[in-house]
Amino acid sequence: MPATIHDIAREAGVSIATVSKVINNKAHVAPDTRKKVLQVMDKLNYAPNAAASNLARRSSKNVLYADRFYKGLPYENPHMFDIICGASQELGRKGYRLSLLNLDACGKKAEEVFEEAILSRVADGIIVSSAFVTPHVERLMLRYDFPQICIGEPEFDTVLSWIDTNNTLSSDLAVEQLLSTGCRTLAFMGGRKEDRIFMDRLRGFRSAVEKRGLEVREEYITYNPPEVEAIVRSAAALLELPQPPDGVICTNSLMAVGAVRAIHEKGLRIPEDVSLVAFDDHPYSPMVSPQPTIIDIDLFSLGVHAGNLLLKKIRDPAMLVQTYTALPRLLLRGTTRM
Amino acid sequence: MPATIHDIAREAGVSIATVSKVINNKAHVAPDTRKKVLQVMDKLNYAPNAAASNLARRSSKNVLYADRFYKGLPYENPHMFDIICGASQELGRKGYRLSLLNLDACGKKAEEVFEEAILSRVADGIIVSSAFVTPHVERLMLRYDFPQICIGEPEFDTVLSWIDTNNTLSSDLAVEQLLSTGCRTLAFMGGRKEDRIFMDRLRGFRSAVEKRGLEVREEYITYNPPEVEAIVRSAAALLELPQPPDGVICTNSLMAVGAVRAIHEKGLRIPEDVSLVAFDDHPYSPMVSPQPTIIDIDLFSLGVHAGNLLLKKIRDPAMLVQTYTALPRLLLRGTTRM
DNA sequence: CCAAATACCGAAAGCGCTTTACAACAGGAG
DNA sequence: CTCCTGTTGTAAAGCGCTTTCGGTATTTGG
Repeated sequence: MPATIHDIAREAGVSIATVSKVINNKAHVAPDTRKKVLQVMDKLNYAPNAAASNLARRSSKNVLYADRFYKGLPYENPHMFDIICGASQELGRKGYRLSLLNLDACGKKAEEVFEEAILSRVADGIIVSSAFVTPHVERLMLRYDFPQICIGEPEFDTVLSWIDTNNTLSSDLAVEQLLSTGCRTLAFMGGRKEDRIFMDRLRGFRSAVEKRGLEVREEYITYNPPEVEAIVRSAAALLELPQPPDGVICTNSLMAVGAVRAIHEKGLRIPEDVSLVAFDDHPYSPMVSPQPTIIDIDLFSLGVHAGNLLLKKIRDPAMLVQTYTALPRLLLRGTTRM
Repeated sequence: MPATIHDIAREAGVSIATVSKVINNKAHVAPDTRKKVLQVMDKLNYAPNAAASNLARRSSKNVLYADRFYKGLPYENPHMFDIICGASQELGRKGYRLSLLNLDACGKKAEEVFEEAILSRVADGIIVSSAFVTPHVERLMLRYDFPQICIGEPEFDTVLSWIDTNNTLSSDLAVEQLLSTGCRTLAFMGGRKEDRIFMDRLRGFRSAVEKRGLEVREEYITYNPPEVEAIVRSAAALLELPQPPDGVICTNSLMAVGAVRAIHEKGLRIPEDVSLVAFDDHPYSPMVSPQPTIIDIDLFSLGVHAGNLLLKKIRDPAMLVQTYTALPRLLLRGTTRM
C-alpha cells in the first residue's frame, strides 16, 4: 500500500506538519529540510491521499459539469464537448479535476441531484447549462453559497455568473451577409421554443431585420425539433410560401442539413436561388457540397472561460456576477453569393 | 454549514454508528430506529460528506476517463464522447462518478499523471484508450493493483481487460459489400500507422480480401493524417493508378470526406464509377450527397460495457481478464450499388 | 549587548465518516 | 434457571491529512 505522510515524516526525520508544509509549498520550512523531504517523497513514491486532504481542507479540487449525458447526445449536440474540453483543460492547469454529473440519473429530479452534490461536498463548484437553471436552482446555489457558472445566459435576472456566445450579434452577421449579397426575403429556422439559445438567435434576427427597416413576417419563422425529417418538411413548407425565401438562416447544423435537402428536392440551386447561412461549424463541412457559410464560435475557449470564471468564484466567494460573451466569426463558404 | 452525522445522531437520539448503518443500508438496526434516523436526515437536509466517507472507506466512488482533451478533439474524434456518455450513464446508475483525466496537462508525461492519480486514490479505477497503454503503463496498473479497462484491444499481450469493436469483422463487412456489388479493385484508406484501430481494420481488410482468393496490392493501401487536404491528395493519387480502384474503404468519416472530394474532382460518379464504404456514422450523414454507406458501431453501449466491466473489476479485484467486442452493423445508403 | 522580532519545527486537535469489538438484552433450548 | 444464540446499539479507534499554537533558535534593531 502507498506511503502516507507519516512514512515520509519518519524517513525524513521531521514531523508530519513539516511534510504537509512541503507538500503545500508553504513558508517556514528551511530549504535543506524541504529538499530532504522532497527527496524522501520521491524515493517512497508518495502522493498525498486526496480524500484525506479534501477532508481536512474542506474542498475537493473538483468541479462538476452537469448535463444529461444520454445516448445520442453527442449526435444531437456535438458542440458541447468542445466546451467540456476547454473547461477540463483550464481546470487541469489549475489543479482541478472535472467530473460529469448526469442530471437524468435513475429518475431523480435535477434539483435533488444538485442538492446532493452540493451537500456531499463532492465538488467545489459547478458548470451547468442554463437550460437547467431555474430560479429554484439559483436559490439552491445561493443558499449553500455554491460557486456556479451557467453556460448560456439564464432566462431570468440572476446574480449567477454566466458565459455565452453573442447570439444577437451572430444573427446580425447572418442577416447582414444575406442582405448584402442580394437576398430580399429571409427565413429563420429555429429550434424548440424552450431553448434559450434559439430564442436569442431569433431575437437577434428580429432586431437585425428591423434595424434595416425591413419587416419580420412570422410565417418565415419556424421552430423545429432536433430531428432531420421534421426539419426537411418544415423547410419544404417555407419554399411553398407564395413568396418563397431567397435567404435562409439555420440555427444549427441539423437545420442546415434539413434545409439543404429540402432545397435540393425542390430542384432549387444553392446559392443561386436560395442562400443559406448556418450556425456552428462541424467536422464534415468540407464533405458537404456546397460547403455551408457558417457563423462560427470558438466553443473551446468558451469552455476555458467558464472554467476560469468558476475558479475565480471558488477562490473569492464574494466575487460579483461576471459574464463573458464570445464573439462570432463569419466563415464565408459556398452557400452564399459573393 | 451542512449537517454532519453527529447532528443526525443527536437529533435522532442514537449513536453515529447507528446513523452510519442507516446511511449504508446495513443490517442490525431496528426498523423503527431506521425510520426515525431517515426522518431526521431528511429534516436536517443531510447528505454524507464525500471526502470523509471516502477516507474511511478507502474508496472514492469515482472513476477516471483518461485521454488528451485538447482543442479540436471533438472535431477530430467526435465519436469518443459517445463512449464517455455511455460509461457515465452506467457508472452513475451504480453510484459512481466519471472524471476526466487530461493526459497532456502541463507538460507532464502520461505515466506520471497516471501514477499520481493512482497514488492519491482520487479514483477507484480508470478507463483509458489503449493508445496510452504501453507495457510500462500496464506494469504501473498491476503494481498498484489499480482496476483498468482499455478502450481498444492493447497492442501487446496483456492481462488488462478491454473492450473494442470488431474491426476485423467490420472490414469483412465492408469488403463483402463492395465485392458483392460488383467491385473488382479495392482501395483502403487508413489513418496513421501508429493507431491500432486503423491497423486492425487493415488487418481485417487483408484477411477478408485473401479469404476470397484475391490479392492485396500495397499500392492500394494508404496511411493518412487526420487532415482533409492530405486525404484528398492521397485519394486522388489512388485514382491516378493505372488500374484505379472501383471500391474504396474509408476507415473514418474524415477519409470519406476526402475520398468523396477527390472522386468528384476527378469527375467520377458515386457509386456508378466508384463505390465507397465508410466507418462510423455521424450526424451529418444525411447532409452529404450521396449519403455514405456506413459501417456503424454502437459506441454508447460500448461505453456502457466499459463502465460495467470496470465496476466488476473494482468489486472483485481477482477478476480475470475480460473482453467485450461490439458487433458492427452495415448501414446501406447511397455510396454503394445495389 | 539585549530586547524584540522572526524563522523553523512539532505536538496535538480536529475534519466527518466507517468499522470493530463489545455490552446489553431478548428469546429459546435443555 | 442456566446457557447459548442472535439482535440491536454504542464507544472508540482509526482513515491520512491540515492547521493552530507554542516553543526554540536565530536574527535584527536600537
